[in-house]
Amino acid sequence: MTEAAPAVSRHSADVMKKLVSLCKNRGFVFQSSEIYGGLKSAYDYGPLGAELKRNLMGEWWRDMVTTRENVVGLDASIIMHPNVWRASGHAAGFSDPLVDCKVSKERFRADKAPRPAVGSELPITCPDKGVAKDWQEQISKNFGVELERDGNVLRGLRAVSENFFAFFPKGAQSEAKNWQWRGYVGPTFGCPFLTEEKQFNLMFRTQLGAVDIANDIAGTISAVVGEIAKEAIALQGVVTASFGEQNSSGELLAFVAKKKFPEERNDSPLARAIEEKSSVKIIRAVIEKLSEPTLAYLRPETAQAMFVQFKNVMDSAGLKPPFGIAQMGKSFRNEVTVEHFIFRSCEFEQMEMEFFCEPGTQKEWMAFWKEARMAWWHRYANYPNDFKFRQHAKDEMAFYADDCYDVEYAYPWGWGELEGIASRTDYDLTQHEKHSGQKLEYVDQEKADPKTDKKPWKYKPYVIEPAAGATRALLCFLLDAYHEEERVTATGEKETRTVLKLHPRLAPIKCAVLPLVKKDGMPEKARAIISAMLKAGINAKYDEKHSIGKRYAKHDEIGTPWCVTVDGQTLEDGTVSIRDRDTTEQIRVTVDAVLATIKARLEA
RNA sequence: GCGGGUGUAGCUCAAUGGUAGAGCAGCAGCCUUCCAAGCUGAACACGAGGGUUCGAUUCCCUUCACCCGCUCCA
Repeated sequence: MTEAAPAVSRHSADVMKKLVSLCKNRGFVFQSSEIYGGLKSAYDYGPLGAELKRNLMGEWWRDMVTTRENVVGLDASIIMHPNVWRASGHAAGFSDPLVDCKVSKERFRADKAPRPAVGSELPITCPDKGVAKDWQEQISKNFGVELERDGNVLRGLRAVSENFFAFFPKGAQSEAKNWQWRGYVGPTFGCPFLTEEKQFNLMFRTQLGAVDIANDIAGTISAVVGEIAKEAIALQGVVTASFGEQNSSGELLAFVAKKKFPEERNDSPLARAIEEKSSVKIIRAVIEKLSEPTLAYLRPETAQAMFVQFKNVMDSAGLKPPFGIAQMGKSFRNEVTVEHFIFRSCEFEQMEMEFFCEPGTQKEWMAFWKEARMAWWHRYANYPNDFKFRQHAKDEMAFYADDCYDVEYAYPWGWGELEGIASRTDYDLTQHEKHSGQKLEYVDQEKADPKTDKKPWKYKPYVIEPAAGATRALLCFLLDAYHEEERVTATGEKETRTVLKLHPRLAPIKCAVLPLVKKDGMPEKARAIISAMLKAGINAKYDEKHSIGKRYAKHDEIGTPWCVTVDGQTLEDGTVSIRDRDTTEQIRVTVDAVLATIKARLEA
C-alpha cells in the first residue's frame, strides 16, 4: 500500500524561498492586493501561473471526465442554499459553541447535547460491534480507560460529580486521565471524550440581496435601545428594586426583546439568550435572526453540489451506478492558520469527484480509484517516490467513513496532503434525504434487494470520493519541477542554471521561437513560425531580446520545454534547431516540420 | 490563537536621526551568428498609520503582510 518513500524531502531548506521569488519574478504567483499591503493568504496567478493552473486542471478534467464513459461533469454555483450546509454539518457553530467527539469524530452543538445527571451511568452506544471494538481500544490507548464491551455498547463510565467522570473497572473507581467531564455527551453515541467548545465556523458568510442588512439590524437595535430607555423610565422602581445593578442591561434587554419578538420559539437561540439575560448573547441572537433570511455561505468544498444534484445529473444523463460526477472550482474556508505559501489558503481550488456505486462494491472501487489517482500524479512528476499513500487511522476518520487514504507529497517541510480518497458510504445522500425530504436513491430494476430478495432494488449508492487540491497540485508540481544545475558560462564563470522541468502538458509556454540575432531576415522567419503555432493553438512565444543564451536561460526558468531557433543555416537550407530544455541538446528539422514535431511531442 | 523573526527598486542585498547605493532583472537604443557577452540612455524603493524630534527609512507605539515553531484544520 505505502510505497518506498524518502525519509526526508529531497528539497533543500531554502527551496520555498527561491520558488516564491521565482513565482513573483516570472509572473506565476503574486500576493493578492500587494499594492495595498497584501491580503492574508490570498494569491493571484500571473500570466504564467494562470496558464499552469489551467493546464493542470485541464489535465485532471481530461483524465477524470472526458476520457471516461461513466463520469460526467458539473459546474455548480459557489453559493448554495443554506440548508445544504446544515445538512452537511458545516453550518453549525456560528451562534453556538461546537464540540467534537474525539472518538467518533462527531461534531455537535454543546448546548443541544444530552446532559446526564450526576451519578448516572454513561454508556457509549457504537454503530456496531466492530466499531465498538475499535473505540474500546482507542479509549484505552488515548485515555487509559478500560471499558467493558456489551455487544455494541461500551460500559463502565459514570458521571461522578460535576467536575469529573470516572470509570469503575471491577468496582474500583478512578478518574479518567487526560480528559475532563464537560457535563454532557455526544448526542449520537453518548460519548464523553470531547474537545473544548469552539465558537467559530470556517465558512465565509455572505448575504443574498442588494439591500444592506446592516440597515435593518441598525434600525432594530436602535428601536430596541429606544424601548429600553422607555422601559427603564417606566420600570424605574422595579429596576432598582428587583433587577440589581450587575445585570441590569441584560435584564432590560431580555425584557424588551421578549416584547419585541413575542412569537419566538422556546428553543431558539434568541429565546435561550433571553432566558440567560446576557446582553451580548441577546444582541448577537437578534443580529442572527435579522440577517438569517438573506444569509448565504460560500461553499467550503465543491463536493456537496454533487450530492445535491445527484438525481438531476443521474436522470438527465441517463446514468446508473457505478458512475461519477466531477467538479473543479473554488472553495473557501476561514482557516485558523494559513501556511506554506499557497499550500493552505482561505480561497483555494479543488478537483473533486463523487463516484456512486452499489453498496458492497465500495472496496473494489476504492482500490480502482486509488490506483487511477496515483497514476495521474505520477504521470506529471519527475520524482514519483515523492508521492505516497497514507491510510487514515480509524480514530482519524469521521464516524461514517468506511476507509480513507491521503495522497501525500514530500514537501520541503515534510509530508503533506494533496488529495483525500474517502469511502463515504451513503452518509451524504442520507443527510440530504433527511434535510430535503427528497428521495435520493437509485432503483435497479434488474436486481433484487438483498434483504427482501425482491425486485427492484432501491438503494442509496455508496460513494468513493477522490478529492484533490488544485492549488496544492500546482505547488507540488512546481517543487517537483524545480532544479538547479551548476554550469560554466561562455565567459568562464560558474553559474547556477535554474530549470523548471514541468511536464510539457503542464508547461505554461510550450515553445519559444527565437531568431538567433535580430537581422538578416531571421526575425521574419521566426515570426512566420510563431504565427503558425499560435494558429494551431500551441502557446508559443516569440523573443528576440538580448543574447540567445539569455533567452534560453529565461525559458529554462519558466519551464518552456522547447526552443526553436532560426539561424544562418535556416536562411540557406530551411531548417531550424529545436532545443530541449532538460538536456539543452538540439536537433535540426525543416521549418515545415517544426509544427508537427512540437505537436507530436505534446501528444506523447 | 500563542511565541520568535523579518519588512529598503521586480529580485538579492547595502548605508544613514539631515529623505538612500549596488549587482542582477526589466524598458528604449546600438551592437551581437547558439547557451545569462558589451556599450549608451531613461525609469524604479524605505509595507501602512500614529508618536517623539527642528527634522524619522533609522527611535517608540499600533497595524498589515510574510517566514519559522506550537496549536488548529468539521
